[in-house]
Amino acid sequence: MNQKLPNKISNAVIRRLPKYRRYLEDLLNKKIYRISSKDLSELIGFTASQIRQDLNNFGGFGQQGYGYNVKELYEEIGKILGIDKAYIVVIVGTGNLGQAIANYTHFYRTGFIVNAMFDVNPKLIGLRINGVEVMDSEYLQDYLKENSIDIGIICTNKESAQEVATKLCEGGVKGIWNFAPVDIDVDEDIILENVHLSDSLHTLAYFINHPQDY
Amino acid sequence: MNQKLPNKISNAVIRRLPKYRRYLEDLLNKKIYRISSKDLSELIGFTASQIRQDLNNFGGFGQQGYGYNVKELYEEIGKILGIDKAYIVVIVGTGNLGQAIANYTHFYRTGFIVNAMFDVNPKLIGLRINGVEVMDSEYLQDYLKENSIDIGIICTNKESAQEVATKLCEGGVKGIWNFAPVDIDVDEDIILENVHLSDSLHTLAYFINHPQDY
DNA sequence: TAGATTGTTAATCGATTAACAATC
DNA sequence: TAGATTGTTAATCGATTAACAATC
Repeated sequence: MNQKLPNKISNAVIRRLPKYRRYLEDLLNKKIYRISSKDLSELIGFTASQIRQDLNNFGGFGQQGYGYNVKELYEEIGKILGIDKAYIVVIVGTGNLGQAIANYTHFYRTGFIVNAMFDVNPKLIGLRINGVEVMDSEYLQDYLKENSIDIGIICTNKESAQEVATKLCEGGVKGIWNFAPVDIDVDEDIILENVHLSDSLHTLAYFINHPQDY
Repeated sequence: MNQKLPNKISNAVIRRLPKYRRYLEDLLNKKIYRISSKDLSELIGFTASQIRQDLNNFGGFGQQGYGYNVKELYEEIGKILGIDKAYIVVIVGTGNLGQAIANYTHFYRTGFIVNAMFDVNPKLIGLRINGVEVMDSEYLQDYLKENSIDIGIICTNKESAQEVATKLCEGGVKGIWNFAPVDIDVDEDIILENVHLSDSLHTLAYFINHPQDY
């Protein structure tokens, strides 16, 4: 009893974590092993105060009078994000974007392992991408039943996205990374992360036309 | 004098605009021509109050006792975003992702016209994607000098991204859509929109490991 | 006209920034 | 020890929500 109830970490804080990690990686590559919140602030463009607030949501990683140990903080943030572990993923929709993602995740992050790819297009079925054969989407449900998959990546058109999402949920994935330009409904215990490219492009168009708001 | 000084529209509002537009498009497709902020609220997941606040930043598009005219609002938001106009774009980096974007923008939005593509890879130079020939990146500067380009899309690796960004800025683009997993510096009058896929994927990993924060 | 729903002001909530005591 | 810089509380700022008068 009297247990400290864990405060929910705000979305804003969480979405800054990968950026911290990127900058710490850069510092490590430059053989800089120590940094103060003030110096990091100048690099990353957040206030020193915000950096300290953000990090203290997860623990006291710094040391008064010294700053932060770059390597330690880099590794801690990796653990907090959970990217010290491996994730088994499937990609549904293997057009240009699906193939790009297959190569991208493969290239940038070893922790995300593409175990299977699916498509409805007979021209793509049977193709090998990064050594993984593209299967007929018809077999998606069976495949999910027989294999434990962490993340489903949706690279289909918007018409198919919901149906695929439903199958992924029923198949037991923990998270869905959705690139289809539509908002899909998923079980409430499934994590959904959208990449709405068209929204991003339209936002860019807005700012080009309204530079005073930028 | 006494001119109403235009309040800066907040980033949060601006980034909701494309989503409003998508939902209005869906409604139009379903032949629904009228909607109240309350009904739209249930579809889109923002509060009715927020919807009215958001829209009133740009004008009084609704009518008391009636709601909003779907078609009119859809078109207004398109104009506000500036996607009633056409934009000439170039894509630098024509690997899987660059090709995906070339096809994507071509497919989803007629308003973004890919005029040229560039790469350093001899295997890709000369290739035709959607009827556009991939040129040697060496000619990027000259091309920008001779052609008026609105948007530069960076699909290179992170090592080349800054150099390409600098050339795009010097070449007079108005905006840059950056897919390289790095933060680039651009002239302050150039609009920069980042799509950091790795950040998005890492955020997904975070939420899978901390569902209580989701 | 009566009912519905907006546009807009005021209240609340949450996130960011500032300040400084704690401490390495 | 003295100086530097964190961790954390308090103040501020901005965004969201609630309320309701205006009006179609």
